[in-house]
Amino acid sequence: MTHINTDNCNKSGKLHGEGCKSCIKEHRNNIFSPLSQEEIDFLIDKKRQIVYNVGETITKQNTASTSVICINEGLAKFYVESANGKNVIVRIAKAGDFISGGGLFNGNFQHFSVSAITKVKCCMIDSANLTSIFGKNNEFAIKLLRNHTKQNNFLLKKLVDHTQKYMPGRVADTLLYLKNEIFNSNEFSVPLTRQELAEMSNMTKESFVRILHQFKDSKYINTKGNTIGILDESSLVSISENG
Amino acid sequence: MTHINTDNCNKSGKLHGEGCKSCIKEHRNNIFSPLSQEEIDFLIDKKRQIVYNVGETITKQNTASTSVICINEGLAKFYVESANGKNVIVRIAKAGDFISGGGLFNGNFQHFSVSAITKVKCCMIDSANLTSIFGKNNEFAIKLLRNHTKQNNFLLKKLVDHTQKYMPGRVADTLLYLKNEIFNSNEFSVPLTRQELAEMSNMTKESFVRILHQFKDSKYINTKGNTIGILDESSLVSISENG
DNA sequence: GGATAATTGACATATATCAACTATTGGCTT
DNA sequence: AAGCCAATAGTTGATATATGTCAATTATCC
Repeated sequence: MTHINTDNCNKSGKLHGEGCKSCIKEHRNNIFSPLSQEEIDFLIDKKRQIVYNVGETITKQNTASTSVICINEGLAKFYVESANGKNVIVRIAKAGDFISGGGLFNGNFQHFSVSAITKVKCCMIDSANLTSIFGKNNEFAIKLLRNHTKQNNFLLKKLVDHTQKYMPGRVADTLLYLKNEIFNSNEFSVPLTRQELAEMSNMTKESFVRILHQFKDSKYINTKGNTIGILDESSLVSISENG
Repeated sequence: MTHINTDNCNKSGKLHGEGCKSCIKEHRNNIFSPLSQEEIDFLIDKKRQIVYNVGETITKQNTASTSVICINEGLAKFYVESANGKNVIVRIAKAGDFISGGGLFNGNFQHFSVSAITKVKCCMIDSANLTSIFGKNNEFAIKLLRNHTKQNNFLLKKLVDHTQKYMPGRVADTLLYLKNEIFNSNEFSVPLTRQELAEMSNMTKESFVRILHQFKDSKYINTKGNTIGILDESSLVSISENG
């Protein structure tokens, strides 16, 4: 069940465990790095920390939102629900990630959904409070714009990859993404079903399983249940680039 | 040949024809609307107005850029060049459009190319000048962020459309896009080859031609060379939505 | 009038669909 | 805590189909 700290987070970060402490720590290295201590305190005063369990929806496509999400802990899938019922998983959000879609501007709808694939601790920050800082802090607006530009470039690349590459190239992309962007390890246990991995790779689960099997036969990877080990990254990179 | 107003534009907008006058007029309704006259003058002083002829490259993928582009007149294709040599045309840029990729931040590379499909007049604005306004003008930063969010949502939708829809749905999308977003008319002459229309629709030119022919047989559209007339928009909308 | 673009047809293939089967998981009972 | 059952997830094979490729022909444009 969803747990909300109704009395919000405390600046000292002591009242509610590590939630806010880690939140501030995150600020140092990510989108919030340009903020002064005073500005951080202002945002913390207003934000809500929420805990989601596996499977719970954090943001639902086509609903209005007035806040942005900052993930403190755990993994979430960022996906689009298409008209034919098939989902497209665009990326996996992890600690430190900042998710702002329509939520940054009042009255806008979300064009995507986000749901927890592990237990997720995240902060919901009211967008009006966020944008009110822009005027005082030039660097913060630039940092946010930079973040949006990065997302834009990511989506451009994904658009090309998903429309121009054959299936093996897309599976290789997904595996390399999980290794390099999410788990930072050659072996990792993925909290995603084969169906979801297929939705990340723009194919059916059957096709994904088949290609995973081929990669295993070729000794590029090792699989045991949800654990995947990358054995030959350079071959995967080559497959990613050439197909 | 590319024509550069080396002495830049004049605030009065009189020295170089309608270029800058229309530029300022555009400011009123788009991304620059929050700017004061003083801020507009500041940007105009620093910008360069350039004219491109059909086929010329305005921005080239993988090159560094330190300026953003504002289209004053004409149409340009915004596309990504993929590794296998096939292009993906993401959108058509028209008067009033603001194009900022890596160019907004120093040292970043463009992840796309832009080239003129008609004669294009555009302004190149140095990104450092643009970002220097953020601190003074809160609304401007928000407007820019809003623009980026819009682009993001556009790309999310395109990603789903191109990966989930069958070819007829994608051709319908392209035709409706041209009608509603670019030409605002039921009949229009497209300055794009069939190859390029196919690159907008994520398919080969042969497939595009075949489906265009089917639509013509079904009396949904009329075609004569590069002129396309939309006869039955509701049928196209239905095809776009259902496949 | 030659080069380029558009069209049409025959064929090849990447990928989805359908169906059957096996493995795994979570909850309930004892 | 052990074990069993039902539901869900994973796997594999056979087949269907959407779409690309190749080739030939016709139209269009500078």
